[in-house]
Amino acid sequence: MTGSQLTPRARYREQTRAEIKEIALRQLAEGGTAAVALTRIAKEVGLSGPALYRYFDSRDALLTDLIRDAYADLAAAVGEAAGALPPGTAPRARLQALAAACRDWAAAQPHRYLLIEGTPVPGYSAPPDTLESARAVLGPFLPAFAQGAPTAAVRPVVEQMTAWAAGDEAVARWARAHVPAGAEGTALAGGVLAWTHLHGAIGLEAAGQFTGMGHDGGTLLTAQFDVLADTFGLD
Amino acid sequence: MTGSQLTPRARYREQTRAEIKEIALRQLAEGGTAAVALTRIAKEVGLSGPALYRYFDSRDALLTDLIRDAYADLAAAVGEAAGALPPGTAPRARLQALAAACRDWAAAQPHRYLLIEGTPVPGYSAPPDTLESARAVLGPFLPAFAQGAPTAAVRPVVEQMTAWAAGDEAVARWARAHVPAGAEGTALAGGVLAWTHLHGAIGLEAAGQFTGMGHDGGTLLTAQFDVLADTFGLD
DNA sequence: CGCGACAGTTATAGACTGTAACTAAATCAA
DNA sequence: TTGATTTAGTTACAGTCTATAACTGTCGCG
Repeated sequence: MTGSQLTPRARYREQTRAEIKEIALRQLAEGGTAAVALTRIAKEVGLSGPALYRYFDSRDALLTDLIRDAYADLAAAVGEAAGALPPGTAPRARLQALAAACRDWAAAQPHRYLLIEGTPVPGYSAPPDTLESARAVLGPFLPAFAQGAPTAAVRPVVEQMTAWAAGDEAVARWARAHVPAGAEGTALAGGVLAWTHLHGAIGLEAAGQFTGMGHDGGTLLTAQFDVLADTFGLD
Repeated sequence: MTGSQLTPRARYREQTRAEIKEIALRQLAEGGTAAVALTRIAKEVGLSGPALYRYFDSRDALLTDLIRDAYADLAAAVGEAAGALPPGTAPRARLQALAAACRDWAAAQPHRYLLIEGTPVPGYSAPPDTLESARAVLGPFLPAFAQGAPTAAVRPVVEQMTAWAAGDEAVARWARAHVPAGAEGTALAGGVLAWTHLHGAIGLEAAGQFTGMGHDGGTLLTAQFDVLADTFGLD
């Protein structure tokens, strides 16, 4: 576990940080981002107001940490789902499994999902490791598209993605970590489409916009990824 | 215009309300929802703090009003786009035109779009006229799907939607206002899928998650709706 | 013309973020 | 072991914000 072989002080510090985050998550679940208040957290921890600033620079820093955690957690869930697949799993089944993993994660803790996809302030900070986490989430989807033969409808996207990979070395490297050379454009296009589908279906569901409608998010997401698999000609 | 034949007092009142909302929108655009502060609005209008409560019951009421406006505005944009289509427009072209109208609207004022799709608090209020507005936005999409022959991938969704329409009279009426009887399930399925696609593509773009990627949202959305049209076998 | 509704005011309470200045305790080096 | 230093924690305070209360003019209708 984390925290072993640390100086006792550091260990205690980490423990307190964890406790703070735990309470913050509860407040988040109860009342959304706006309900996360340092003063109330402090009271609950048994500390007095300003003491929390020893553990987090600001309220924003705390929220950023929660976002980071959530992203990493989601990425882990997807990675785990990918790892659990038998070696020869067909691309379509792979997509469905990964998509379901995303949805399950989000459905189990909507507030954390909303935190991830949540509206940044117009002057967006965009922490750079978020980008990395997004890639970690999306990466396992890429191999499923490697052998794809996209229909005409999505070909413009494939072209733009090919150009993107050609121009951005980091992206190209990332893509090539998941698919053989030459398939970058297709894989990235699949990835972006998968991302958009996930965001659309899961986001609406997490925000509760589907309540009262006669369907569950699972059916919708499955259908979307089935269509996506069809579009890329996957088995 | 609104405000004619009102008592002068009511007219003045409406004017002040409009001015307040205008400033609120500017604050929203500059710093997100969190930046909308009644006190600062009051200062800018030339009023003193509590006076604003004569015009809006609370900060939340103001934001709700902004949401309502934005929704209505978007619905109007879509409706206008639908009205501008030549009578015999093919379903696919209709979908593309309406989707583009949505995207254009959102791209021109991302903060307002984010306000609409924005994270509600976990104890969601869900103002009932929002539902109506959502239907107004989505309604014009429905006729395009009326003659669709969906592929196997989305058939589960069609079935759930058919069942929904069968169980919910209001929904059935709404659907039948746009498509002939018997096509409700298909149309509703198309509508939900369109909604999800719009939310996915536009939402990510409005939140700035596509910045730095080598594609523009338009290409992506067009591709998605082309695929959707393919899926429903539309011309 | 007079009275009631309404716009607006100041004062105030309460929640929250964040800083400053200070105290006590734990850690570490010599 | 001791003494300096870092670190956890404190209280006090400034500032912003929402919201209510109590009060004062003023508009406009009957």
